[in-house]
Amino acid sequence: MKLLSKQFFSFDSEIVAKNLVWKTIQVWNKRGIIIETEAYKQDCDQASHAFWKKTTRNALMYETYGFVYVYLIYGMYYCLNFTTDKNKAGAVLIRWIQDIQTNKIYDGCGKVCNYFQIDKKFNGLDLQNNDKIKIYDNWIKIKNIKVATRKWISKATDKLWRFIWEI
DNA sequence: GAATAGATCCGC
DNA sequence: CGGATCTATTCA
Repeated sequence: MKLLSKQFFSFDSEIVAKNLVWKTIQVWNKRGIIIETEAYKQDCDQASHAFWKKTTRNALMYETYGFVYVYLIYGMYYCLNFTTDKNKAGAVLIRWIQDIQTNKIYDGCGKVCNYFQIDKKFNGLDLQNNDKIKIYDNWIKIKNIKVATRKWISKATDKLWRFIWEI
């Protein structure tokens, strides 16, 4: 399997989020298929961490693409993101994955991070250059990607930036 | 310094 | 539906 290129993450987060569905994610020695993603942008997206201005937390979104962005939400759950967009601050949130070995579904970014044992230490890792987490291309093309509004947010709820692989 | 909201999940 | 539980950011 081929590692996704740096360029893959250089586009608008909406594009990257859509393209990430059905890709293979490997963390430590566990492998899963990405089932659902959400895109977060800089412009016109009040739900994004990067909407207002650059801060210490969202700096990665501004400064990088193809890097891991992890943060703690509600004091108990980690959320796994990948930074995107060469020209703007952007990120893609990984919401669902399915384990390749067991076929178990982990539906929710807190559950995904719990399963993969992802914590704050993953923040800032370069997807091209680390031995903990990797995203591989998948040569099988799927057509039935469903587009929907994002979940669990209070702002910009009209944006159709959630992408789900549907059987 | 204090207050607040949050890209969540679980259990009642 | 409400609680858990913490931190980055905002407000005074």
